[in-house]
Amino acid sequence: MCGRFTLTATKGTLQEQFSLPFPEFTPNYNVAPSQQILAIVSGGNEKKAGFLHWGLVPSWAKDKKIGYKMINARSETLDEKPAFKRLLSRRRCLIPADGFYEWKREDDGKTKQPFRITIGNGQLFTFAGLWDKWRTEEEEYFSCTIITTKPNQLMESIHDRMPVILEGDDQDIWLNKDIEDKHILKNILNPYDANNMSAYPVSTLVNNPRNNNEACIDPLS
DNA sequence: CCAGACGTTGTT
DNA sequence: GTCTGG
DNA sequence: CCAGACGTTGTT
DNA sequence: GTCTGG
Repeated sequence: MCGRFTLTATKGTLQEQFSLPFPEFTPNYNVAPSQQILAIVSGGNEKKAGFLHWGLVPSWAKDKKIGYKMINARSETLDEKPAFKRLLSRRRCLIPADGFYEWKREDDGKTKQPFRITIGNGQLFTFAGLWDKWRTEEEEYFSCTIITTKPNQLMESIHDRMPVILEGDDQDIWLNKDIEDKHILKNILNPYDANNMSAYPVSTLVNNPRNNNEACIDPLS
């Protein structure tokens, strides 16, 4: 699955890469569920970048707390689940990142070793996500979830799920509002190429979501 | 018809 | 909101 | 994902 | 154990 990631790039890099204005943000070495994360959505005829709370709160939810359980959505069943089905056609988003963490359960069955996974030369990439808007008389709450898939050859040694990563044309398809065919959309939700991905162990400092500094991404010696 | 669920992961 | 179960 | 809390009453 | 918070 995907329950933690990094976005250490600067606002300038993001703006250049996506040709979009981005709001101010600080580099984050330990992005955790419930936090506000940067996302790109299709607004009107244009793309738009802004913050969404990580942990999907469907529009019909009675209580925001459901979001703590909805940090991921399985790509295989996206078009069947009531919480996600309706979002697949009209509420897709991309979530920029430059690494993500997965915890590997050691053979003793108790301890877990965190790994950081990166793409290419540590370059920026995007997760495929879905978003929704929840509102009461007092507030509006925008939230999102990250889509997962089965692991590629590299990831299966660490965990049995991995986030869906989109690049190039697939990013355009995902944000194209004219495309609503679920077969076309589901067809791009695949495990990323293991040959362009690397994983390295990191300190358990990353376990605590309050730790947010370069030590989180330092390779374990 | 109304009531009630709506999710993923990991662990047992 | 939308679907499943009774 | 992991960390950390998990409770009520009465008094200050 | 289970739920909330980050």
